[in-house]
Amino acid sequence: MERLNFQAIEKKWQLIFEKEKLYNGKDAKKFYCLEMFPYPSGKIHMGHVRNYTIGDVIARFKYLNGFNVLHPMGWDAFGLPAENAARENKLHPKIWTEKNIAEMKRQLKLMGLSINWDLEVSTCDENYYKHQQEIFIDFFNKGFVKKKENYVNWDPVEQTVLANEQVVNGKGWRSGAIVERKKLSQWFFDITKFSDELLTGLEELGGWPEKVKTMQKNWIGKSLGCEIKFKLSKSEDSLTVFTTRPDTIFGASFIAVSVDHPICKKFIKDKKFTNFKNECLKVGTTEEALANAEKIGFDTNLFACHPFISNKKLPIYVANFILMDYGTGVIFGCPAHDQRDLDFAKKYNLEITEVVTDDEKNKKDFSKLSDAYTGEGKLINSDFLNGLNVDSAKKKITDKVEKLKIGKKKISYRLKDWGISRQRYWGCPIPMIYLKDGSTVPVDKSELPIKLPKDISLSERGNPLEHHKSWKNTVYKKTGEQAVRETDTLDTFVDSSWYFLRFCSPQEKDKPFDINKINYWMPVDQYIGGIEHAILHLLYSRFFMRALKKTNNKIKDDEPFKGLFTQGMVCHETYKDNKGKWLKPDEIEQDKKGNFLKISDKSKVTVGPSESMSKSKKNVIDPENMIKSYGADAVRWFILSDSPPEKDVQWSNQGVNAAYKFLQKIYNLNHIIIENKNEKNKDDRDFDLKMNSYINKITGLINNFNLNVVVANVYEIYNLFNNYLSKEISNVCLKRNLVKLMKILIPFTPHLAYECLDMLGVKEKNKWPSIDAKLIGQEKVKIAVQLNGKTRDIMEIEKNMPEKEVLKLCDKNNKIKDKIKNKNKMKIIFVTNRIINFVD
RNA sequence: GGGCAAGUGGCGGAAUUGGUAUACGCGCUAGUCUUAGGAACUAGUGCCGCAAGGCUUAAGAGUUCGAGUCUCUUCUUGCCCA
Repeated sequence: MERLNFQAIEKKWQLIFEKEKLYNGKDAKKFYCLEMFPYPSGKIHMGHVRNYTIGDVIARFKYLNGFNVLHPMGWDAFGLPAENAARENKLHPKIWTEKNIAEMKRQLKLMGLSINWDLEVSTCDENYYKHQQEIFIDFFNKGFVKKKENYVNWDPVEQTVLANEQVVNGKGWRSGAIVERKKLSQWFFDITKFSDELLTGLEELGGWPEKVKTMQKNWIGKSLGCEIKFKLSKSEDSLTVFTTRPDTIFGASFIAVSVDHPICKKFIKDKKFTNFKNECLKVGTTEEALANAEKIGFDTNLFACHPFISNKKLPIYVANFILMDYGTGVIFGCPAHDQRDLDFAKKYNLEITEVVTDDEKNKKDFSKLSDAYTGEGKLINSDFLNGLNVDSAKKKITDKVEKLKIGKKKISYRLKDWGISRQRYWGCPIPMIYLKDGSTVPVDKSELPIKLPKDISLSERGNPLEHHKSWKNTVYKKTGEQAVRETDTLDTFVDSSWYFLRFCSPQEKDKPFDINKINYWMPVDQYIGGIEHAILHLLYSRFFMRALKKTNNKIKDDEPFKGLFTQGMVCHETYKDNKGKWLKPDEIEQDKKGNFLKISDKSKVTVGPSESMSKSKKNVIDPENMIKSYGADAVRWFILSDSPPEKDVQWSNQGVNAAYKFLQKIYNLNHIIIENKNEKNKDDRDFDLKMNSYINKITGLINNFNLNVVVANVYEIYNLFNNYLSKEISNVCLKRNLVKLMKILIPFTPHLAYECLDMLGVKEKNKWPSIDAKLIGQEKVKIAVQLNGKTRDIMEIEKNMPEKEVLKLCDKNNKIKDKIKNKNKMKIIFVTNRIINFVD
């Protein structure tokens, strides 16, 4: 058997891949294939291998099919880990990041990807963030940026603001410290201005998974509600309530306002109130935290008048579960039909009136029930709404409120403005300065980029930029007056919200992008990455595209990503020793009985379930080790072979070994066929037909991302070759079809495929094998012969054989002929090419 | 609690509009071979049964000539939202 020296051929072809670009000439159609760029953490992991292998298959496949393919790669290079690492290793974040980039780039090249490295972009590069600052100023001038006081999740250990999703069970995701609520003046992108556009835009995204669209839809959270004014009982003032359940107004038993509502100013000197307010601050800002926190209230001793029940007075409470930035910061509490209101009413002994029921005969006693009723039903105890269902009651009461001019219909969104300020060093400086008169202005564009200072001290807590006096103090260019720089830097999600545009013209010096280039390449035809970015990154990018279009009317697209594919994670079993410590996969072995043992002392190992690879559980496999042992092609082949790309895949050493063995066999098959001298050709046509239909099938499978099924079909093709080698098949036919097989393999195992095509003397390699549509109709098919729906035999027949002829064959068929003698009395169901069923 | 997705051999998983269930791979069993290798090759491998044959896609029901696929009920798991 001929042995494949994969180390030699991979090196050889990688040098060629680096020079080659996936262009097919001026007239070819474009295809922008993009994988989510990595954070340069130090080394690539199996998740990257999977992501970039899938992307490479698509990019190469499209190239072979005649497209001009843009397939770039870059680095999401700003972020907190660099600062943490810098503190630990006394290495400047920039140096640490650059070192990691160089290492990961070297590793990615070992995979044989078709990346065009000329387009490489790094977000921490001044040439990148300069343009980001420019975009920020453009957004500012358009009114898409604002500064406001806001509660933030404050991590007291990291001394920084956390995003909601960085708060896990009330604790900081990295530090584990209990998160506090703190009011800070922060920069925001006005993403809520685009709420409706971002929602309706989802409808155009046919190339996105439904799941992701649903997640975004829920995140934006459009709800139709109603604002209603409640007059205070002892003054002319009123409170405006927002509710999505106006139909339950007759069940209202109290009013609850947010601690930040202006009405609370009255109590600012009341010690009880300030204590209460401090209690509220201990709860995080997530909806989950608010829902789980104990509901507490502060009784204002004020009352509001019910707008439809005369003389009914509702007590007004300040409550910890009401947020100022949702609706109006005031609600009416209807305890029977809202869980939080019910919890609250029970605690403060408030009235509970049932107004919606699904069982009119039996009244519910909510004071004894733990759950509020939020379902469908008929209105009761509700005056003019009685007897209506929820939807028509909502409509009727809203109309009534509008007619009486005490309120109006109101659409509300769950989506909040995007807070972009981070109290960190390693990020893009916000190009704003504060003047002595208290005004805040953008720096002059000619001063860009506002570079990060290099000489910083990371030993102090908090933001190094805050401590850097010579950087912080500056001059306003227009007037020459003293000014102070903004020391917050931008959220790294800003960096990744436009990098796909920069890739279209990364060398552009004066502008963020060349408009002609982006109008040629955009939108991204296929974006590939992890499901964890389903909401924020993708939503922010969609916002950016729209906001940019408003600052530059030459941009034609609204949506950045036409197609989206979210791949699953790479998992591995977990191992623990007898002391409960995690063990790495290479620290254990299996004895002859199959028991897992620790290599060092032969002690027993507990095998845990397969979980996503993570450093903390030590169940990681190093891609570079695998590439060294089995070759990049085998690693790529395996990671595609075992599971559908959208699902989790289980890494297995047996699996990658099988991939390695298979590629050896493919290589050997090339040698066998090159040496084959057979001239008989009786079976040639049959082989051509089968191969043609496989190519047709595989082409469809790739377009649908069924890459694991492609692998299975390639195994079948290999088995087919092996089968036909002992038949009457000519060497010409074998070679002709082997070339096709090798071309199919280019996207999957490019080194091996190109090497074999070289061996076969193929000059024009970069062309996907063509499919002869006419031949597909000429194959023999297998038809099932059934008796009463049970399969008795399978016959191979000519395609599209009519019923009469199939019946003739059945009469001759030993397995069925005796049973269908009286077939004239039987019902016969015939489906061309599929089935013939005789029914008694 | 609500929404969505899924449940197929020992394992990963295939299966156009309802039309051959278990493709392909791993593992396992037996054998062959000797360049003793990370081998290769041959045969077998859903379950029960000596066999004929019967049973089988989480469980149960329904529609149909025919259901892994459609409908209903129940159970389990995963994800998202609360």
